[in-house]
Amino acid sequence: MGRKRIRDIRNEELIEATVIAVHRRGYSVVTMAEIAREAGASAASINYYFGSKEGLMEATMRHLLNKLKQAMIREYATATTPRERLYAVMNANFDDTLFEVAQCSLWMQFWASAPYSQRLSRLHRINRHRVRSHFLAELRRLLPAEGVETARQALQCYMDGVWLQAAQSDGPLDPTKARLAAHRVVDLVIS
Amino acid sequence: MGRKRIRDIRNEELIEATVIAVHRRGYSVVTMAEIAREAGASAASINYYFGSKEGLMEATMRHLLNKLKQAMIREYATATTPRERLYAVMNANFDDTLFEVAQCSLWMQFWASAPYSQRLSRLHRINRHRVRSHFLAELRRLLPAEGVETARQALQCYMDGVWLQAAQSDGPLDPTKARLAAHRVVDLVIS
Amino acid sequence: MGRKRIRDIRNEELIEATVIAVHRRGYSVVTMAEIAREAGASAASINYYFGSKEGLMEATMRHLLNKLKQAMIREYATATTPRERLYAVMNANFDDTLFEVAQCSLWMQFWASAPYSQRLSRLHRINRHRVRSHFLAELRRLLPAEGVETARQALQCYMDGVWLQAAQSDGPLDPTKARLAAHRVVDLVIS
Amino acid sequence: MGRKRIRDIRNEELIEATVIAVHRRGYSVVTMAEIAREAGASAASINYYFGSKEGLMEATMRHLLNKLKQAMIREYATATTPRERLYAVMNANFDDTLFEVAQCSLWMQFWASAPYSQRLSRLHRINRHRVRSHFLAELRRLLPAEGVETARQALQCYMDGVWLQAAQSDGPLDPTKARLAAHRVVDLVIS
DNA sequence: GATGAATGAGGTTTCATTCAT
DNA sequence: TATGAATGAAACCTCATTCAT
Repeated sequence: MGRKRIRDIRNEELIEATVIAVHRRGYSVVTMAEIAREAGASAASINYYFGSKEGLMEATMRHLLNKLKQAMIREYATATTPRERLYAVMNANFDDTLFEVAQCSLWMQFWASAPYSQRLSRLHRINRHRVRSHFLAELRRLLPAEGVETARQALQCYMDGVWLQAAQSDGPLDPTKARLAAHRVVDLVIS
Repeated sequence: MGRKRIRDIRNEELIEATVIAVHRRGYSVVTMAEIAREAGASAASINYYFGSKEGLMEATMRHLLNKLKQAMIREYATATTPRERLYAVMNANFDDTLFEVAQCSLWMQFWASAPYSQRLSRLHRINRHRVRSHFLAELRRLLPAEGVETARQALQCYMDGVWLQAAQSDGPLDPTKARLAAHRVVDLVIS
Repeated sequence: MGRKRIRDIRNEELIEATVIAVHRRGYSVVTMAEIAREAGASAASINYYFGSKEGLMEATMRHLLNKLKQAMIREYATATTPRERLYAVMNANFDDTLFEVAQCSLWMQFWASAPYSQRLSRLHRINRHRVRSHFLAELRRLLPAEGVETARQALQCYMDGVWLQAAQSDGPLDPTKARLAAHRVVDLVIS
Repeated sequence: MGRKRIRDIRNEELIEATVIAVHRRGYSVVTMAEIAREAGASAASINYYFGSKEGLMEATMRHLLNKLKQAMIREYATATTPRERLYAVMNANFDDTLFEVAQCSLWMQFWASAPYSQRLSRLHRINRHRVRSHFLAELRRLLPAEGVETARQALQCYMDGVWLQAAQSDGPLDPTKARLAAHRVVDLVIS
């Protein structure tokens, strides 16, 4: 267990350093050495833990996706009506632990890299599919069949677009405001 | 003028090759040599025409932004009501000449690179500002003041989100369908 | 002594793993980790036992040279005439315990590395000298003085050449056949 | 033609530098930078010409093998009897242009590397086969069928063994002496 | 005795860019 | 205008080795 612990701690440290460093310099520009420096480690040790730069990026995205999943579970726990559950999806995506410039930046880099990396592409597909399912499930209960797909696309694209904008932001973000705005968009979409 | 002409022709060829090559390989991965090969030229000649890789990317984005501007002018020419003009913005963004996987892909790479390049960042800001103004101008005539910003963000983020998704698409896109869907989102937003 | 015993056992295991791993991957390509894995140990423990990669290689060669020496002693025990003793040298070199692809392979790598490593170079010189002496001692009794050196070189080079070829072999070797062929070459050389 | 010329000149220069540098440091130890320095070029330019370190080694061996072929043709031109042609093979292998420490050294490294590189292995097989054919063709005219294979192996292994020894030599070699010694071995083998 | 963890050192390779032609 | 030739710079990654446990 002690052994497992060290690995996990180091993993987390390196991943956090990755988020910061990638945000600051851009994924394709940032070097292993920079990330390592950020984590107070050596470039070699990143390879020791993650095998390669791509492996590190994958692990980092997995980490963020996991955070999203946790937020989702948390939010769903108290949502009872379809509308509340739509709110819940938005709340999770714009959760305090996630909706932060550095992470949005990473997310965007992830989107841009996904089509060129099998490993990232897979993660991307899975996540996108999950969000889609959540939206569809609730919208079907609220709207006539022919309106569901338009609404879903409106919501999902909105969400992506917000992240995209957030990644370009100079100052810190306001997750509370983002959630409220998202609620209003939800209201708009389900009339 | 003959000289100017040749230069323009070459520029266009190189830019088209860039769109294709960047789409195929990713901006940060594609090499000058690959782009050159795609254009049937040499890497050295790209530098001759555009000064550097960044210069080429900038020129390419300028080219796409210009196409967008043209489409905008075209669409606005026949739009008379605010709603029609909102449709017009959407129509321009999802114009047949623009809404195509390779170009969406480039657009996404552009977004991802912008924060790390002054030259790209500037282009990005200008374009974003223009679209924002167009939306605001029309929405102000249609909605009460307190609803304008939410609506604008809903629309603009939707638009960005659609491009983002399109960039990940495997098959060819359907611009007509995209425009119709966008109209429906406009309708939704302005009630 | 118990301590000594464990150390010896471990040494032997690691050396055997070295022969296999070097044969499979090549001396300059094989890594400590690969050798360790082959032995079911860790790379760190090899350093514990042999100090360094070069130390391991040296120990391994010492081991093979020792096997050769043993075979020599064994063969000489029953050889009485000069011709028989020449046969004995050949028999020892192509002994069942030595003339095997993996070991020939190692031998060749040893030759190739020797000029660039003091420690290996020393081993190489000593062994070569010993074989040379054995040959000369017997040939002097069989041939006129002016023919001795030619004969010796013919025999010794033949022997080296056979090992070289054996190292390139795909299938298993036939030591019996190799010994017979060598006898015939001896016969040829001493008329 | 001018274009072709520059490439060829550079190729030759780089190959010569390779022979020297590999001899001095060993193939697996020598760096591209060292070879480049020896040639008065940059490491990058070696890759420009040969694609990779392995590509350079292959080209270098091809060059040596070609020299051998030329020597063979030259020697065969004046050889009329079977015995003379056997001499010719030996003369070619120990030709003044080939039998030199640095080249023998390279040859040995080549032998040692061949089993681990498809490209080198192929070259090795082809060369070995050619020499074998030459020997067999002549020996069949001189010896009873059952003695041919032994003789061929004696000669070919002798040749390889001489190169092997030469590679370990400290001082310069004496090709004339080597050829004479080889003739005597030929005489010995064909009685 | 044994090994995960960690790293310094260093090599190959890639690539944008320059320049002579 | 166009491009082979050439290279400096730098990144990723590998690996032998060390050390605390």
